[in-house]
Amino acid sequence: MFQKVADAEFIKGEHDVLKFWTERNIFARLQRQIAGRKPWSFIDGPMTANNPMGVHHAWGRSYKDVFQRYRAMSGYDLRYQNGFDCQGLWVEVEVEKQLGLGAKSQVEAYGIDKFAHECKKRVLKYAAIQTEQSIRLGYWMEWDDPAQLRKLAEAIGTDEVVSFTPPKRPDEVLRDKAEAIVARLGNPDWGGSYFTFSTENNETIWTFLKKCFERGKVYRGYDVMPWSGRGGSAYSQMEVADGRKLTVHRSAFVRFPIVKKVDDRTDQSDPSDSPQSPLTNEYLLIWTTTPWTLTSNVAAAVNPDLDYVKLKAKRDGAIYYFAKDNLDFQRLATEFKDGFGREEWSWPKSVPKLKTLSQIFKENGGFDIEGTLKGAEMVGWEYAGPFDDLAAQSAPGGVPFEARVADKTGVACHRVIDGGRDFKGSANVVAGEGTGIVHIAPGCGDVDHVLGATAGIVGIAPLGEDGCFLEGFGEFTGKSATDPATADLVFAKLKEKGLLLNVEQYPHIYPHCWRTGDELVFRLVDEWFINMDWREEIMGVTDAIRWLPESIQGGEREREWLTNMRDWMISKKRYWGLALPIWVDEDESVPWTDPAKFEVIGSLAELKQRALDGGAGWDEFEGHTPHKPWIDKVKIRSPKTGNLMTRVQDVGNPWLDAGIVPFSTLGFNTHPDLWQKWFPADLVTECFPGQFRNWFYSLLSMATMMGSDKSDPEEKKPFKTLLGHRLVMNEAGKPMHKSDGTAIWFEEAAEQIGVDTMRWMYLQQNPASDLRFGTRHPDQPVTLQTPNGPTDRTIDGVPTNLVTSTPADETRRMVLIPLWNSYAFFVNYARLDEFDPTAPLVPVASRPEIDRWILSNLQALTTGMRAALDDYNTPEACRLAAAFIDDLSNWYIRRNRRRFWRSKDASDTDKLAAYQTLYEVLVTVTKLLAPMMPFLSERMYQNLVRSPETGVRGQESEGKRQIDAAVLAFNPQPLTLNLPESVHLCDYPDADAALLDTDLNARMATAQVVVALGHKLRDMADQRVRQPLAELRVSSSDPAARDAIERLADVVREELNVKQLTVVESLADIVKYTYKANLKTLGPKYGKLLNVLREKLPTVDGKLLAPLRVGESVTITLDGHEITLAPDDVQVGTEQAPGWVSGDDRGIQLALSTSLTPSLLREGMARDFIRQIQQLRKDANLEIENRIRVSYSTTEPEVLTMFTEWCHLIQGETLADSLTSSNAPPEDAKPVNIGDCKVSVWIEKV
RNA sequence: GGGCGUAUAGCUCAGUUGGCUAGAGCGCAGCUCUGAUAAAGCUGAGGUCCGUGGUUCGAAUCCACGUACGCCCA
Repeated sequence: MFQKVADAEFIKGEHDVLKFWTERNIFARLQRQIAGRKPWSFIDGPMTANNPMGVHHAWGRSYKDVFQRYRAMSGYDLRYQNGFDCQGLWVEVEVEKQLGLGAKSQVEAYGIDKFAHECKKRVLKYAAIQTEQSIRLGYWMEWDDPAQLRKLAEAIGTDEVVSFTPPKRPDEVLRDKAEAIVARLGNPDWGGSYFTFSTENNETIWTFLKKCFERGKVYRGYDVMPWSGRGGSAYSQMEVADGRKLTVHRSAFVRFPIVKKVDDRTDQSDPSDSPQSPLTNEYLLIWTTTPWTLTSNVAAAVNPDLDYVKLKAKRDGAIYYFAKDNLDFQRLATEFKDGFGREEWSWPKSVPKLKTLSQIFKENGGFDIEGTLKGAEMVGWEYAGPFDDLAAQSAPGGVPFEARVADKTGVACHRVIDGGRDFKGSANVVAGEGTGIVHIAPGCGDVDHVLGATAGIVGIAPLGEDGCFLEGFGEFTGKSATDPATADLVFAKLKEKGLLLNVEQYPHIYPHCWRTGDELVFRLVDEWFINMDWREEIMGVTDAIRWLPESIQGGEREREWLTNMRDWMISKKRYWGLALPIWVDEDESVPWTDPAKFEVIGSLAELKQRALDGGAGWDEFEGHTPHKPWIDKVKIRSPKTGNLMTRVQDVGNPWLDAGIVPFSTLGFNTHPDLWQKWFPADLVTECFPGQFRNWFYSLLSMATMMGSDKSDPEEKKPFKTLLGHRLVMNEAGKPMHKSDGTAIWFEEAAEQIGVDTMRWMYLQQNPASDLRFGTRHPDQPVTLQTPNGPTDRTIDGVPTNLVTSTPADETRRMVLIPLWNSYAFFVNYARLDEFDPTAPLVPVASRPEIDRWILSNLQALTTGMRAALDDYNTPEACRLAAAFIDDLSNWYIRRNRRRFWRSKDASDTDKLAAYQTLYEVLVTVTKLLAPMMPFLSERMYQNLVRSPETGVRGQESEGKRQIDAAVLAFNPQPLTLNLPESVHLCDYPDADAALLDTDLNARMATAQVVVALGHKLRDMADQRVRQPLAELRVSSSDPAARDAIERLADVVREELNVKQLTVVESLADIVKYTYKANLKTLGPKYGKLLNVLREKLPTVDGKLLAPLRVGESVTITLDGHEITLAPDDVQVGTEQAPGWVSGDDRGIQLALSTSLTPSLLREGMARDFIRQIQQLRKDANLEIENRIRVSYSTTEPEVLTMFTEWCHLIQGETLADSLTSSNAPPEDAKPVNIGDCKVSVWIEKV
């Protein structure tokens, strides 16, 4: 027996289903059910286990779940492994905050071992939280028990022996120290989520790095990186982007005295100037926003193609050289007006508008232009640096010493160089903001560094790890680069030397440390790199992958990145992360050019062997994970020098951790058979912004290197298809921020919007565009009703707030509610009629056309859903499903309601057919929707399929909550029909070709067109639908359309409430036809004649064209041209005629009679009356099966006539035992309009 | 500065190989329907298809230039 269905209560229903899945262990049963089938391999991109989930995480996870559920229902085996990203600076930062450690040095004081333990604990804590949140999303993965993860977190760093039951071995209890267990989480024998801090993951990266080393790609190099003095760390570009702020710096125009004008290209002296004696009073004009870098100036760069002016200042007769365009250039003119691109970045009020250079010179006594020259002519000129008195400027080989320039000093390098071009061919030096002459400090800037290396000049790197000047910089030594006092000192010195032209306030967007808020500096650092000169190999692999959605051209984006990227910097001077397996011979007599200077170790086994075989420290390491500080104890001995080699202090880039996952988690080193089975992944799906140069990049390059022994990119590729999606925004399309309280936490959305609804929102969204999800109201706290009871705080203690979402409301209204109502309609009538789903089926062929139609549509839906999901096109799947639900609810059920209302009659096969049809449709739809809407489909399935079978009896009189719970609380009775216990254990439906009838679908579509047009005509004629009309005439030149309407005449008649429907050859007697040229078909045939045709065709005598309406061709003469028109070549329309309204749509012409007889009017009144009674029944909250007595009071004779004529129908329709006239209406009698007459009515329940 | 992309109704977006009456949903107004429906249906108002030029019988669509915005790179 079906359980009565009442209000949907979607969110509470989800809680019930979660409980049901857990209690009945449905997911584990699914795993058993699919084990051993052909694999469908999915690899999860690890999520940083560092914070609770927000709604933005749920988008990708919805895809992941949908495709996995779909494949499981479609006969595949799956791994269901979630991943957590566990290492790297993000975790360190949060742990630092947690421990109140402000700087790098404090971490060391705290103890790196304790710090590493805290990082592990934090990761486990948030892994547990994210696991719980994912479960709430209905995301089916082989989850670790969150309680066990928390227990492990607690025991990290202690010697306590912990018991642990892995997901794949529910009957075993392992006992070990927490660290030992944690190091092995997610291994193929245990199952559960993978953690990138696992020993297997780290060790597989060693495998990768060893391969790189063997191919000679690993090297140590210098680079200038954004650096945080307090953080003691270099920052990647991504991190820098996070911390950009509008900052006002003092920028300076500074002049460098020219010493010698030599043409570098010919190395010949310029004959116009004396080469021997130093020039006096001629200067290069440069400009900088970072005065401290002037201490380390080495060269000045120009653009050889640019025009430069020679300007003479009147005040002192000094000659200045700078780019001609800069003389009158309005610097930051747009920014002054419009700000710097963000609301909070408007021009600072305290900063005056910038002056042009000509203004500056005018204010200083005026100037004359003495000539212009090309930048090329200046290349090679020598000048005196602004701080040549500093010791560092005279250090041979630069600071730090570099052998390649051992014979040079900073001072000796001061000359004008060609600024060159970047890899795209754009000039590095351009006119505009500065002076067209760029001060180059190779130790202080990125471009400078590259340029310095190419130009063969020394570098001077002035700053230590703390961001302060090193020894050798005179008064500057010990001062912080970012301290304004340092800039003061620079300006004072320059003034002293007469080199300072002008200082101004200059606002710009400058990188800041996103942790401490301090300004970053550019600092020369030594780091480890992978030489990426094998990028072509990676591009080959890239091309072997399908990138979705196509519109974002992911493959090309990836290619572009691969083309432009620099060598991969894999090191970071921090504590918590992959231990780079690089051991270095620290003996300074071994030069870095010696290949034996360092070694990369490929595995722990290799390390152990090397350590025991002449090395040291293995004992101290053993029993720990290969992390700092423990791994650093291990030393190996250099086979060449016999020295002990020490591991580099650095940890690894976290993208190594994530990129190795297709190897580490699939057991490349440990379970080759598994790896063979599951590699490559069929699908990878992630939020794409940023990932082309992060995860996708690391996946592709690591897989390419791991597959070095193979030549075919197909064999190397780590995944076959990538599905990317964009970002979640608020409803206004703006980013949501944690800091201002607009970021929506996962549980806030889940418990206010509902997970089925959220999933649908994600799935129907075009993945190429941002999703406008909804809005969090930071000022409106709410209490959430979670599965674990009410709460007003998130897991991190943040108050939970109101979330509103128009798209969610729309989704619910358009999809979930109509589906639920269709289901409720069926169930509630099926209960009354005691419909038995196991009864013998009425053959489909003998069911009415509309039944065959919905079943045929169902097959089309099935085929379409499968195709869409196979193609990873969820928006298409959602569109199809929503369209079907609309057809089901607003056409099939609406059209067929009366078939369900008829009184019980065992021999009523038409009614049985209706039930069986609707039942079949609903059950199939629950399966089709199960992957996308797992909760609602489960509830429907349980009631539709499981309750008749198990015979659960609901308590109708009790609240709906108990009823739902009764459905979902499993019944221990044996399953008589052997139907799967959960919709998610079912097979995904296959279309039954025998039931698909595309002609029928087309016919019904035609009928729907006629009905829509008919409704429009009624509206035009001002005739309500309840008023029956005498006749509808339909005509079309298309025989298929005529046939469709004839066969579905009953549907159309009923829907439009007309007595008679006639399909006629012609409406000529009641309407006037109009004919218009169909440009699409006529254009190619007649070309320029088309305009004549277009204008004249409507004026041609209708009789000549009439045959077109019945599908015959016509030849006419227009402007002397003979023209043959096929039926397709004209569009036939209609115009009004008296007594009829007419219209046309898609080649079908309709005429609706509008003349009313008294008899028709009375029937309309009867329909009005029925409607009013039904409304009274509803207002009185009567059950649909309750019987009533109806009384009325009226003086209108026409109404009385109507009652005698129609009382039988009225009583039947309203379940009225009596229909009585009375002259004493009670007070609550309802005055209503019946046609044009007034009547009072009242009802009472029998 | 360079590359890529986008620009269509108040809002969010469709718009196929070019076809003239440019659509949908939401919102707004009116009407209708309702014995599952929190709905739904119909109608209406609302468009310089970013601008300019070109190709074509015909351009939202193709081409060129420009403008604005977004993303990536620098």
